[in-house]
Amino acid sequence: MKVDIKEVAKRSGYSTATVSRVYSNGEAVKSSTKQKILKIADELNYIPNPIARSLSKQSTDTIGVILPDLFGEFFMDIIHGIDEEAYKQNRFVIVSSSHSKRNFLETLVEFMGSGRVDGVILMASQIDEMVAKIIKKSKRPIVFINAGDELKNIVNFKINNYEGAFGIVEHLILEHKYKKIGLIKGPDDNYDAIERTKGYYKALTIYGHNIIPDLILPGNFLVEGGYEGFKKIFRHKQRPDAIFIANDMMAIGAYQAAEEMGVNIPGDVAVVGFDDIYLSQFLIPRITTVHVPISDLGSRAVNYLLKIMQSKNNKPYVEILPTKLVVGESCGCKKI
Amino acid sequence: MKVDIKEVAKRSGYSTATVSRVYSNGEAVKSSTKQKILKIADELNYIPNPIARSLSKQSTDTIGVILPDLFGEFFMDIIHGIDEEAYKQNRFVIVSSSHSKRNFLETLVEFMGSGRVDGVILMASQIDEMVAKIIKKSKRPIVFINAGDELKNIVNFKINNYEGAFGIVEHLILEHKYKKIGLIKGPDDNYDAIERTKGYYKALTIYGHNIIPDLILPGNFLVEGGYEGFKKIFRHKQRPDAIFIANDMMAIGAYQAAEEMGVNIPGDVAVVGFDDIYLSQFLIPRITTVHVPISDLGSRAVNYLLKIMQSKNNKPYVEILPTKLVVGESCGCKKI
DNA sequence: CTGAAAGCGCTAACAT
DNA sequence: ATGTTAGCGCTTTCAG
Repeated sequence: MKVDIKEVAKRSGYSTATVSRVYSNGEAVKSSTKQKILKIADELNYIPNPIARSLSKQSTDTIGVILPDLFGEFFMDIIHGIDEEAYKQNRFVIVSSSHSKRNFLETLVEFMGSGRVDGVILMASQIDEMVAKIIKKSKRPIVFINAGDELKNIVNFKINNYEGAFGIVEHLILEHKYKKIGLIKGPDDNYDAIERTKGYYKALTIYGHNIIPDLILPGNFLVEGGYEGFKKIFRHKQRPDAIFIANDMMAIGAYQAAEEMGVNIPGDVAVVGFDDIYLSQFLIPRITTVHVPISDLGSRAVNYLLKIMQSKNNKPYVEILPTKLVVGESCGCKKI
Repeated sequence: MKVDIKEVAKRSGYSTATVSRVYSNGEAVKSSTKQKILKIADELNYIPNPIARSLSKQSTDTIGVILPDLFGEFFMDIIHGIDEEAYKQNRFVIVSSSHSKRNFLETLVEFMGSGRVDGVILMASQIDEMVAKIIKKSKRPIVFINAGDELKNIVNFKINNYEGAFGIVEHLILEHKYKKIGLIKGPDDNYDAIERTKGYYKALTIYGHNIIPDLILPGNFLVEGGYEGFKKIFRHKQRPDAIFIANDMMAIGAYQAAEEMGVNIPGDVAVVGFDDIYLSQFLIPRITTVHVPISDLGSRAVNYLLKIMQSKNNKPYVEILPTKLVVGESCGCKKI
């Protein structure tokens, strides 16, 4: 049996307007009538239809989230942060991972151009003009996560990869006096990776170290990349006394390679990573790495998005969340 | 500027009905008029409003997914499977993790009782009568993931934990002739855990092994649980020659404990796990475990849900996905 | 504090 | 093949 607002109105003897007011927030309804209506509604098992409400109010209480292909604990953390904050603020979350470029754009258009969501959170590996155009046309607010500098005048929440990388390399230099510090990089087209590389260069430069090209190897952020990078870096006459590996996933590969090669960490070579992923705590020796507040990234993005929606503020805004050095023993520090 | 179906109709010289038909699937529209309308629509940047469409069609092209507190790679995989299948079938996915019991029920009511989604996928640690009642009242189809046997006559997709556990313990018995096989269990109120324990008992029983209570320890599916369980199991005079650890997470803890205690795996004691989580491949020695098709669980659930929605079929259905033994060296098998 | 009625933007009979 | 029109279920002026 269909039970809509009319039914409740009829049975309670009030108008639909009054029933509606009962379910809207601070509307003026006499407390006694409110009770009556609520009672009837409960008996009838009435729940306001959110779609009808959305159509009428022109807002859906829903935010759209677009992520790169959903995988790994990074995305888990992001979703976790987003979901948590959205729940606190009584919003629903539609997630979509971009399985392909085409799908990505379609989804973006759908979210930005239609009434399905009130706002969107977008994390994409690369933002091109196509995206820029879509966004320009749209009336929905959007906040980016970890976007690079391609787009100007956007709202963007990101991680301070640069500082994090600088800090951990600085640690190797200042605390341990390592002279020959190698680097296994991330993908060349990855914004995070690029920033981390910059931080590495900066630290070496500032402290007067030479850049030794033989000690700088390409990588891919995957376990295998770290494995191969680690093996390769020892093939040169120049041997590193420490290696900054651009993420923990690759560091795991490096640990494996070290084990196979009989290389002791940190005895023969110090190793540090980046990300402080969950697995990292199980590496022996405990890896020195950079903690990245991923979950925060999600929750703050949601929080800010909702703020924009309320205030209709449209100003560009960038927030760069700080990272934190996590000291283990892989860098040569002693266990305490 | 607001651009709705009326606007497109007016500018193209056709009625809203015809414009609507252009956007509905196989409706009869002359190809030439379709082109004209599409052209105008494109110029105007028109996108049909999905909310209005939903209200009119009484369906949203969206499915709701409720998961236990979002965490760990298990949930990542589930979401991945769900998202992928939903995308293929042109559906949107609203996710909600149940941060609390109250939130869980609220969300369930919202999804089941209102028009926000067309169907729901539910995974919950425990299904009580409250849940049963909500579901009974609702008209939306629902499919469960990994539900226990509390509810009868539901659609349920689950993992064959029982067989998986039986198989891996059988492997220890048949291939390795271990006599004293210990168990570190999962939480007592966890359905998966219970099934795995059953499989363990069954294997011992069938092959005429004695159940040795000292070798059966409680656990919690967390790293720490495995760590402590492993240490504890060696405190008894009865020493196991093999241990079945009810999930890989705990196995990681056990590896750590073994390292600290100077216990060699599998030399001093064989160890096997369950789940085949991503991390497992990095354990040395490679752990023997049971692969669980989690992502499939998600995609099949979605697929079946959509099937139900189309056919309006309402029959109970249970699908139990098989697991697969993954042989490493931790059980005593040789590397090949 | 409550009611009447005009939408919100689209779909789906029913006509033509 | 296309147009007319009555909803879909709720919100929100505008009156009273």
